[in-house]
Amino acid sequence: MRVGYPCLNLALNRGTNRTLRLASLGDQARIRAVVAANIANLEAIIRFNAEHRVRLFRLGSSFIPFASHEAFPYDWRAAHAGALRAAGALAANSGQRLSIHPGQYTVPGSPDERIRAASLAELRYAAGLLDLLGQPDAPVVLHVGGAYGDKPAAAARFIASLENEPDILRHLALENDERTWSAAEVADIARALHTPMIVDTLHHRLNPGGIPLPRAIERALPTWRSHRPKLHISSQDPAKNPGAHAHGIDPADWDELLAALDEAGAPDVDIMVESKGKEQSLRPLGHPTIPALSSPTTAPRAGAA
DNA sequence: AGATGTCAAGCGGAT
DNA sequence: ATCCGCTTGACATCT
Repeated sequence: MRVGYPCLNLALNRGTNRTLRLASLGDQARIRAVVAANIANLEAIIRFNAEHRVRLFRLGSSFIPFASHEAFPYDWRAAHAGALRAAGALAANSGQRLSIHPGQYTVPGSPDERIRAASLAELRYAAGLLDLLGQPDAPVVLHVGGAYGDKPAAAARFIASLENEPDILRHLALENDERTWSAAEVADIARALHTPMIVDTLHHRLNPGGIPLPRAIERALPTWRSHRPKLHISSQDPAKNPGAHAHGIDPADWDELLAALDEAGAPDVDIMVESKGKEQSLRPLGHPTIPALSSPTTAPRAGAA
């Protein structure tokens, strides 16, 4: 069992989501400085993860801010290839598997051609970033997105948009969501695209599509073929709306997932732990050496490093 | 230095 | 008809 966390490390007070405003895109030096900070923070986080035997980490979706935007002013692949290869080598040396999760605006199944084109551009950026990092096993995690009142038509558009995009498909992994596309529905789309799917336990609880968690996992596992399967776990914040992530992982939720994996015949997989507490949530999940925050209430803002 | 309003984008559901 | 929440906080401006 390998675990990891997304986007930022609270103990280090470093993140990978530094960005800037669209209005600032004209300042190339500033963009390069933001990207350099994200790469430097990633390297620090990879070193932390290596020290504490953490094997998964998700990059922030704005790792290279506006990389897929038509106004982006330079060739980011050429400009950052060297630094990205170095950071990727660091991850590879400690066996870390990276990933990235484009946002909710990425909708390849949209009926609007412009939205489809922007979505493909965003996915090419995400996949290309992982390629430059030298991470052939790294997923670009994506929800199916809108259904527009006609799920079969939306699914067909989604598949048609992506089926001839090998550079994207080498990294793409589809995830069930909390209200529209259930795990079983996502598994059907994933099979059509020969791409893997990620079961998210909290989304599945809110949108189970009529099947229990072990059955959902059984449907997802074969989609990974030669790749190591990956799942998401998170716990509900009891004080917030359904779907909001809690600070940590409820032990009952963890036990439920382990039991479901055992029942589905896949005891050893990769689990991305999505919580407000980031790496702190891994301490009770087999990573006791992760240092606690000295004072959460007085800690400086993440990303300030 | 700290607080606050805003930030590229799409969708579904709530008010 | 309008707002909210999400990938997820971080930027930018004002005090």
